[in-house]
Amino acid sequence: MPTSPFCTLPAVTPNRKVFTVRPVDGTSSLTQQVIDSVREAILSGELRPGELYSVYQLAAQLNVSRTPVREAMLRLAEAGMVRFERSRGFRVLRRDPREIAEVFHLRLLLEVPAARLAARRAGPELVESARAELEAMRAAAKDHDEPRFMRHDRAFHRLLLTAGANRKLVGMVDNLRDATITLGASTVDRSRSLADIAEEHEPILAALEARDPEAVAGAMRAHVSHTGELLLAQVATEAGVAADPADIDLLHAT
Amino acid sequence: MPTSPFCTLPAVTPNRKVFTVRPVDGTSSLTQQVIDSVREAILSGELRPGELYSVYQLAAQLNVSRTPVREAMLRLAEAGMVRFERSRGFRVLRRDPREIAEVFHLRLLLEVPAARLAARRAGPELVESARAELEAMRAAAKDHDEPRFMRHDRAFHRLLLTAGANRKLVGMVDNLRDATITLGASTVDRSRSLADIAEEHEPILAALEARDPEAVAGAMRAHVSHTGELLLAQVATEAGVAADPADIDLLHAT
DNA sequence: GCTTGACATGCAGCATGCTACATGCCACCT
DNA sequence: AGGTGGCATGTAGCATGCTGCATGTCAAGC
Repeated sequence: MPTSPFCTLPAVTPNRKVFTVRPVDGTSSLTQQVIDSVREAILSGELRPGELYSVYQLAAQLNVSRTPVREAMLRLAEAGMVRFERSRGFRVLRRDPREIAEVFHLRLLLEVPAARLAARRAGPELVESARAELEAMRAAAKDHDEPRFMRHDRAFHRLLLTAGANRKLVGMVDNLRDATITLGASTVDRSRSLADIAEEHEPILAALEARDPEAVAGAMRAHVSHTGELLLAQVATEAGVAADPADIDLLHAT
Repeated sequence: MPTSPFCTLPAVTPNRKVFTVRPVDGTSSLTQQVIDSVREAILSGELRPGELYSVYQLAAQLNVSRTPVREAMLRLAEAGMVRFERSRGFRVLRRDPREIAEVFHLRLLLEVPAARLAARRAGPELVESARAELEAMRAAAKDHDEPRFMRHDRAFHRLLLTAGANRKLVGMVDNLRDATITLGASTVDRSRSLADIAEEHEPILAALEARDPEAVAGAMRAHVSHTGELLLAQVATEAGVAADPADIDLLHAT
């Protein structure tokens, strides 16, 4: 028996009226929908860490067959959000501050050199695009439109990454950003406002315009590192403890 | 119609005598077996890049049902080895030198700082284990036992990574190493012998024993960078062209 | 000959039936 | 009462049937 007999998860488009196969008809595949739905459910607390769930149960709740649910959970398991336990079901894993520290450590290792590289190769059009994104961030901040802000924030970072000319790296950082979101961690309106975050990007852009790779790297390091610190402190506070010094170390390790 | 009506892939354990489900009985899951099998088939050239294949066809050849094959291909698609094309099948992607450059660029960005961190935190037991792995590599080199050599090579690097204290990083580098193998790229016996490779690790270990983090980082950089250069040159030669300077740049970018 | 449209072919994605297995529970024995 | 074995329950993993879609092909019309 499920924990709750009828907790309606974020709700995948109800199918099953007709045989319904629509791999591409506007919406994405069922598997992808289930992934998104479960992600949200974990964030919203509807699926609780430590609890056992089953593919059967989830499929019933989402009103889809077990196959897409199974595939979705396998992918989430690969991403480390969930762990299958033989013949018992799967368990939503508990996220800990260490994980945040690790994610930001990795982002430092990848984004800082990528930013430096980008600065070396930067043409005027890169600078221009980056400025456009920053302006868009400021506008979104003024409107308190967090989703739009996040889109442009990501776009800004992605521009620098792409200019660094390593496609695999771009994909990895994208995954790391996803992981952060999935960790349920946002500094917005707790540690700092959207406007604050936007302004943290100004030094990066300024250094980029000055064609100073070391300055760009330094500014990027400061920004990412700062975000990581805030997040770490915030999560630790929520857990009612001080942040582990070892985790903080990771954010300053070269 | 398949390319060849009866090309026997590396051969997943033939099931289907009885209903057979053995998720854990000694061997791994069918999905995992299919993944391994397809990887090998791509390496051996049995599955050719550019060619279209289908889940149906592969399932028949491997003598398993479509489900595990489908799951396997989805995971390989995620890893970028293969791409699904709507209603047509999936295509084995062509690997290019750029990809090798990107993988080694990433390994530099991750392994060098991790090695530095490891050196800072190194206790005597780390040094001891590392030396043991290096000795095992030398022994395997003497026996010309490449698989055993590779195991210890990987173990050596993994020791340093683990000491760097970022679990996510360890996993990422592991994936990058897998990617290298999957690229079909090995410098063994073409650019250098097993013994040569083993000796490249000596400076790293020496610096580790001297507790000199910068020297460890430098030695690691030299080793990974050197491997990348050889691989790049080798692949380029096979393709009959000189290596792209931009790719070489990536291996020296800070 | 060239264009165009119906049909055949083959595909991925989803639904669902089935088996072996792990675990918890309860009755039965000591 | 406490310990133990058998059984009910629920699970993941695999097999397989089914549908709608994309593309290639071939024939009919221009």
